[in-house]
Formats: sequence, structure tokens, C-alpha cells
Amino acid sequence: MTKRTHYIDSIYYDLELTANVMKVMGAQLFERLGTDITPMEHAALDTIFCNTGICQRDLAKLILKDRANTGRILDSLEEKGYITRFIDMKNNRLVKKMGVTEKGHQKLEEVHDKIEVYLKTIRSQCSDEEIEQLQVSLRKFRENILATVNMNI
Amino acid sequence: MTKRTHYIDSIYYDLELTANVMKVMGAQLFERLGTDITPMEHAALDTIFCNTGICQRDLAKLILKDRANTGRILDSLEEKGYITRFIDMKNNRLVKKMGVTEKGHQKLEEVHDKIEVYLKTIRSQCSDEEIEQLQVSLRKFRENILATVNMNI
DNA sequence: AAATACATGTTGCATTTGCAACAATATTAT
DNA sequence: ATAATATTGTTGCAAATGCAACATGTATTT
Repeated sequence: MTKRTHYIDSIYYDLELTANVMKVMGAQLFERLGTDITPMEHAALDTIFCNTGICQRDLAKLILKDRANTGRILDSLEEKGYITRFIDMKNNRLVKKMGVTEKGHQKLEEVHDKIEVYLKTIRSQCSDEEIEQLQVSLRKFRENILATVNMNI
Repeated sequence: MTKRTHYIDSIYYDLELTANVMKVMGAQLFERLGTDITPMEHAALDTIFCNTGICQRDLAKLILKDRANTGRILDSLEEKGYITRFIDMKNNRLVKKMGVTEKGHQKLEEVHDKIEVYLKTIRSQCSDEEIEQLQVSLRKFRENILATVNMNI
């Protein structure tokens, strides 16, 4: 007679709930900042900044969106002048690459500075070491799942 | 000169990605089971089973959906005969309560048995203690955020 | 050389999701 | 007693999301 684990007590639930809480916090944070980009656009912009010369498909994998939505996010960022897109070659194939503009770089700095203030409040309760350890555990757990499940991302 | 944490390296990203991977795994699992309920419907059914006499609004908070979608999920479960809904009183107010039917109970048992087989594959890599510790860390981190952010769930 | 398969990005559409407004009812305040 | 407020569930609608089909161009195979 094994004790059954119910949904509410599962790791599945804890992950969903914690990610949800985190997302709501992020949304409220960006709302308060009064900035003109969404958390997702910021994530994309930051990731482009860290991976110069990345193509859309690879960016999609990193920011966890499909190709269609990644394109839409980039449309928005381009319209606001935070990135520029250009045709380039990758493995002898034409791909759309992109780069962060000076304006986009300034936006990254601005958002980073503003966010830092708020995040300190949270960090004060959870130590850097604890968060680091949590991330390590999450990565291990994730790799574990990915070993058994085929993801089509 | 502080070293900036980028999106890809943040706890935000690890949470989002891990929850995402977990969700995809769940979807694939239920797909393979060939059962007639979605992971979310199963979560609701299991939670109703654990909280007899719960009203819709309270259930919504537990399964992390809003009232509208919770109602829709319950419509589906009721239509399939896994739950019954009835009017009852709570704090002298009329509320819709629900209970798991015998058919619903059987469905819970069936899904649980089938899932157990698959989950063992994953558990073999991550020890129960590790997962337990991960859940404890997630809860602490979550409580930490909730202390500073007002959630309207 | 032609055909097939592959990689990349875009468009259209259907599903999911959540928010706001509403209806019904009960509680509290004036 | 009447009005204002609160709780619960439903409906309508708009935004987000992802999937499948398509267009374009390249690599590989025959």
C-alpha cells in the first residue's frame, strides 16, 4: 500500500505555482517601471545582446517561444528601434540575424538599474547561495526529465 | 562594478524552463495514456477528491486558474460524468459545490496506476530526497516572493 | 540535372487564457 | 429600511500562444 502523491503535493504543482508567482511578480515589476517593453521583450533583447549574430530560430529556443511568436516579439522590438534585423548567412543559408541598437542597449541598462532596486528586497530574504543552489537543483531535475522525454522545441 | 545577471542565467529563466519542460512531459504522458481527460482536468479532479465540499472559487485558487476557466474545466468533467455539482451553503451563501463520482474515482485510480509506471523512469535518476528538497526550496522561495508582492489570485 | 529532403521565417487559424462586466444573493453600513 | 459592499459563478471578449501550412532558398541524393 503506497501513499499516493496528489497534484497539490507534487513537484509538478510546486514548479507551476512558483513559476506563476514569479511571472506575476515580473509583470507587476515592469508595470511599475512604466517602461515601454514587456518582460518577454526584455528577455529577448537581453538574450540577443548576449548572443550577437543569433538567428531567429535559435533565439526562439532560448526564450522558450515558438518561431511565430519570436518573430512577432522581434517585430515589436524592431518597430521600437531597439534592434535591427538584417539578412546574413549561416551554414551557407540565408537567415535573419539581429543586433541590439544603441537605443536598445540604453534600454537594457535602464531596465537593469531600475529592476536592481526591487530585486534587493527579495534577495534580502533568500541568500544568493540559496538561490544559486535552487538553480542548480532545477537544472539537474530538468536534465533528468529531458533524458526521458523528447522535446520538440 | 557588479556582474550583471542576464535573463538566461536567472532563476526566473530556470523556473520558466523547468515548469515548461514538466508541462510538456505531462502532456506527452497523458497523450500516451490515451485517456479522455487533460492533465488540467486530472489536476482538478484529484484536488476535488482531496477537498470534498470545496466551492469553485476555492478550487480555482488551488489549481491556479481563474474562476472562468475553472468553471469551464468543471463543465467538461461534469459532462464526462466524473463529478457532480450541487448547490450548497457556505457562510450562509449559496455556492456550487462538487463531488467526485464513482466513475471519477475509478478514473483517478486508472490514471494514477498508469502514470506510476512512467514516473519511475524519472525517479530512478533523481532520488526522492532530492525532489523533496527541491520542493522545500521552491516553497521557501515562493513564500519569499509572496511576502513582497501582492498576488490577486 | 532533377528531385527530394532540410532549414528558416511568415501567415492564418484555432485553442487557451484571463480580465472585466454582469447576475444573483448575502452582509454591513447609514 | 435602504443603500452600499462583498461573495460567488457565468458570459463575452480580447490578448497570447502554438501549430500547421506555406514560401523561399540550400543541401543532398539519384
